[in-house]
Amino acid sequence: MEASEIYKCIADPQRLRILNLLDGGSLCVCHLQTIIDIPQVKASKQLAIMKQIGLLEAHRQGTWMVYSLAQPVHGLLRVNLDYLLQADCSECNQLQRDLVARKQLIQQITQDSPDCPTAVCAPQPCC
Amino acid sequence: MEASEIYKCIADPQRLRILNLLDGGSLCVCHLQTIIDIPQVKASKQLAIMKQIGLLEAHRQGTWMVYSLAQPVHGLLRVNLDYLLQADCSECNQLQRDLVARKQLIQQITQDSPDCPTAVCAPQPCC
DNA sequence: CTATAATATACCTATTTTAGTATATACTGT
DNA sequence: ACAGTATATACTAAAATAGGTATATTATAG
Repeated sequence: MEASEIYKCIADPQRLRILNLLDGGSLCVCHLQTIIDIPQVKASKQLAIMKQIGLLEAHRQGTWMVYSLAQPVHGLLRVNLDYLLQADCSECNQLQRDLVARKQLIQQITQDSPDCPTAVCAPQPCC
Repeated sequence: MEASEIYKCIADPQRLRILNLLDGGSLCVCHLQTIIDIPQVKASKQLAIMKQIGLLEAHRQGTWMVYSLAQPVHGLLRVNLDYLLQADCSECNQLQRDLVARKQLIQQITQDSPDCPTAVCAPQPCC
């Protein structure tokens, strides 16, 4: 994986937000859509781009596609996510807010259906 | 300066090479041209882009324009240059080779005209 | 004032990226 | 087999980026 490919990914704020969110754990497309507030097509395309270059992995769970960061996380991505989360800039703050939103969304999901706790994207009741 | 602006800069291999070279100290356009082997227009444009967003500074010295990294170097850029120099990938190796080429070029310049040692772009004999 | 060197800008074209709409696919429940 | 949900892909128009040629600018040397 070329460094410039990774940079092109994180140069797009939406893609960066997705990567940051997935760094906290797998999420399905609909959750990403919800948190970032983008149309379905856009989310799907961005995910496809990053999966293509090997930054993301996906597996199907029922009708959901669950995306996650390809492991081990590429060092270059690691370094940048870590940096941005401790820095102070508008985009960085957004990343932090996203993690909060992520936590809230998951709490809400697990409350609504206590039977799908760890796997955010367990079948059915979650979305 | 937005993070995404910086990423867009370093997502371009040529711009990344320029930033890496300048991290070693100021250089004038012609030296960058020589080391990276790009046409004058291209060099000038790339430099203009990065100066525009505040990543680079420039001052004139005779007919030369001497470019340098804006100080203090932005943390995000710092982190990435440091990472890439110690990593092992095709683009990273290129950055290392560039630093060698830089050193050689400067040696050659200072040999040809021992009167312009520290300032790589001292007037006249250097280019 | 003229010629020349180094660099910047204008302008045009080709290419790539983005964004949106519509449609297709994959799976689930009935 | 049918309807519905989640996601992906095709297609198209618009916007941004890159690359090249020609020309302009700035400064120096004679």
